[in-house]
Amino acid sequence: MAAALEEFSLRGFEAARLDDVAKRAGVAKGTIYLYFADKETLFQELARSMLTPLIGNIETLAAVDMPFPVLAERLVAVVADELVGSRRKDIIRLIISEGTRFPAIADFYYREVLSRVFSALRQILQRALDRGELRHPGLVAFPQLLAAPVLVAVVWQSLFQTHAPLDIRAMLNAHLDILLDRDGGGS
Amino acid sequence: MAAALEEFSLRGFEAARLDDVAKRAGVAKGTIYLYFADKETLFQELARSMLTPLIGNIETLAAVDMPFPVLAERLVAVVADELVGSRRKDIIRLIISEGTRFPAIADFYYREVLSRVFSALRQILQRALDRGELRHPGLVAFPQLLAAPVLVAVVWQSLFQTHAPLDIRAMLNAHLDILLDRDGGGS
Amino acid sequence: MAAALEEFSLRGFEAARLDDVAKRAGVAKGTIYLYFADKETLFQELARSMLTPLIGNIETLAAVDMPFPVLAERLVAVVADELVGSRRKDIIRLIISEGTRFPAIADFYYREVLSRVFSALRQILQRALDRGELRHPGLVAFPQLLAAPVLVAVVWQSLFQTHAPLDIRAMLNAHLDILLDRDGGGS
Amino acid sequence: MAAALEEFSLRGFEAARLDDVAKRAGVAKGTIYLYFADKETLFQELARSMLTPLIGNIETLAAVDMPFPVLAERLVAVVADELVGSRRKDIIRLIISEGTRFPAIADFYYREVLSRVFSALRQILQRALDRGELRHPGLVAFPQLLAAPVLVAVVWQSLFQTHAPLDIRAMLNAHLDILLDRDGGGS
DNA sequence: GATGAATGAGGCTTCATTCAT
DNA sequence: CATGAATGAAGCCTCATTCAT
Repeated sequence: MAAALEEFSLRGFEAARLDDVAKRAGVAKGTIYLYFADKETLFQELARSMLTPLIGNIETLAAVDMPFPVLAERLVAVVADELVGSRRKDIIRLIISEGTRFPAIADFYYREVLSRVFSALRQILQRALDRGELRHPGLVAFPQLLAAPVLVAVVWQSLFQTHAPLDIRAMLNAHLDILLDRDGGGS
Repeated sequence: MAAALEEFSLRGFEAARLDDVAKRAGVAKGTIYLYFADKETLFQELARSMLTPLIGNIETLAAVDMPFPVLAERLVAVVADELVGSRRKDIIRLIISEGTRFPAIADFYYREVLSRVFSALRQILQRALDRGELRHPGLVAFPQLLAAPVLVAVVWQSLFQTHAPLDIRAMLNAHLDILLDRDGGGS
Repeated sequence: MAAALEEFSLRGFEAARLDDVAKRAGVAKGTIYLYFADKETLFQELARSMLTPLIGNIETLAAVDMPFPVLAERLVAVVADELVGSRRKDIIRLIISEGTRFPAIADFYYREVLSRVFSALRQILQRALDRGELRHPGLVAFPQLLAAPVLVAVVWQSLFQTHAPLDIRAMLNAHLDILLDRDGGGS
Repeated sequence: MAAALEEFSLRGFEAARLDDVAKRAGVAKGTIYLYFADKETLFQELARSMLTPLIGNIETLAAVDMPFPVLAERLVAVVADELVGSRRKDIIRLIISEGTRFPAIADFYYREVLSRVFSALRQILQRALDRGELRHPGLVAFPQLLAAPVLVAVVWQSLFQTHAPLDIRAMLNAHLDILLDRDGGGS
């Protein structure tokens, strides 16, 4: 029934209709209530189940020891493909949208995703700093700065891609160029 | 009636009830319809009226000629105070939330806000690059990278500030340190 | 303000909006209430005032002495021009529409219009019968039969003229041909 | 749910409240929407379902070969019983009332009812004319003249029957007397 | 007198939830 | 277990009516 994520990410929590969720899932409306107490519960379970798998991936990256530039390239690839290029970006948008109304979701997301991701990133960044692969200590204090363009990518992809196409991969690489002090091509 | 922004940012577009908006505004429900054709129009007008002044600020900053580091500091200050520190951040979140369902809103936002802001930023960045105040040409191609931490700030402030307080100002300054290749402090 | 008859005949009692009535009359909405207690009163006064002028004309018809065929031709001409071809047909339709909900209107219409019209017609028909200008005594008992095609004309003109144009005048003449036992053409 | 015809014919389309329709039908308001898209559709379906059977009757009468006087008597009987003497007369009145505001209804009525009925009548009348059972060719050109007293009957029954009882059957027979050139009584 | 902004009851419609089958 | 017809609360919106100016 998790394929009813479609409806929530397409329309948001309030606007999603359980009728459509049921139709898309190929079951009757009543069936949903055999598995979920109500619409809100369904939403929370859904968010939980979608986000849990993400976490593992990222933490394993922190564990592997490799030069930061290589690691960073991999992160860009993973993020571009598995997040911005997938339905998962919609989950992110959903959390931004509904987080204030469902604090439990924001809680869960912070606890199970963000804090772990940022902790992994911090490790990675600290190691890179120690090795002299990185010049900016500010990144360790604010790993959000490493992730910020990803958020931009997620939002842009969802809202403005048709108005003004943005080359997500190129943008993320440009970001790496800045952080790694590469000149981004030319000279 | 812009004080009905409260309801929208509190509950989202769909969940906000015009009854509550009216109550909060101290008028009758019907009165709203004397000034706005419908709920959607109210939302659009609200977004318009909240964001328009901000654009002005940013565009005038682009016009003034001053060293990039100084300008950047001012931008940080304006953004931190007038956007992240104000009700305007909720408008941003609302647009992220509802933009896919109300393309007119995403349209408007792109046309009236983003394209103008990014065009101003591009000018600023190009000038800084020409003067040698900036080392990263990638920023001109992707002014989104300059703005990305602002988006992080907006979202964080709304969703996670209570869980994990984030010093927005410090983060934005750290970002500037990176872009300007300052070392972010003492040594 | 009787020019607000437009709205009632255009949309019916319920659907007519006093806003539009006022706009069309070039006055403010509130002004209507200086002259009429409420929408219902306005409607009743309107119907009354539109129907009253009709009454006088009719009775003079019975008084004039002329051959029935001539009189009948005149009646056709008057009806076609002054009723079916004018805004008055809408009054008829309004009475049909709202008569059951406003018995006072049906009452008034029967008393002041129909009963007098039919009484005049009865006299005319009786005289024609006595003179041998007419073969059908049934018409005296049911003057409605003389008037029936007029009702058809009114309704057709309002509802179906665009689908299937009907030559009203020709139809009414064909009716006379039948009643007067003319053959409607040939010999 | 066709028993909700009561409400429409009692109050007209606009004034009828779906609440009352539901109450009278003994269902909840929402149930109506399981079967009809909206109020207008309900009205259209109602008109359709009430009138369709009547058309069949009349068309089958046209198919059967019998002397015109006999056929005409039967038509009078059918119309008096199944139309003027039934709830169907209210549907006719409703169509007259609402036809200008809902062209779809006038369309439907013309297409599915009037054009078929008049086409059948035209056949019948032509046949009668050919056989010398009828003297008036004008009726073939304007079958409306045959039907006109029915419209009078419908309207009279609805609006004036209490003021001035009209013997519908007698009137329709008097009409036949005229058309068939019978003397309608004594000698 | 005239205005028209404001009101708020009331209607149509939606949709989460229930429950008899 | 599953269904889906039925429910009815609740929301958006309209518009007759009022009343301070």
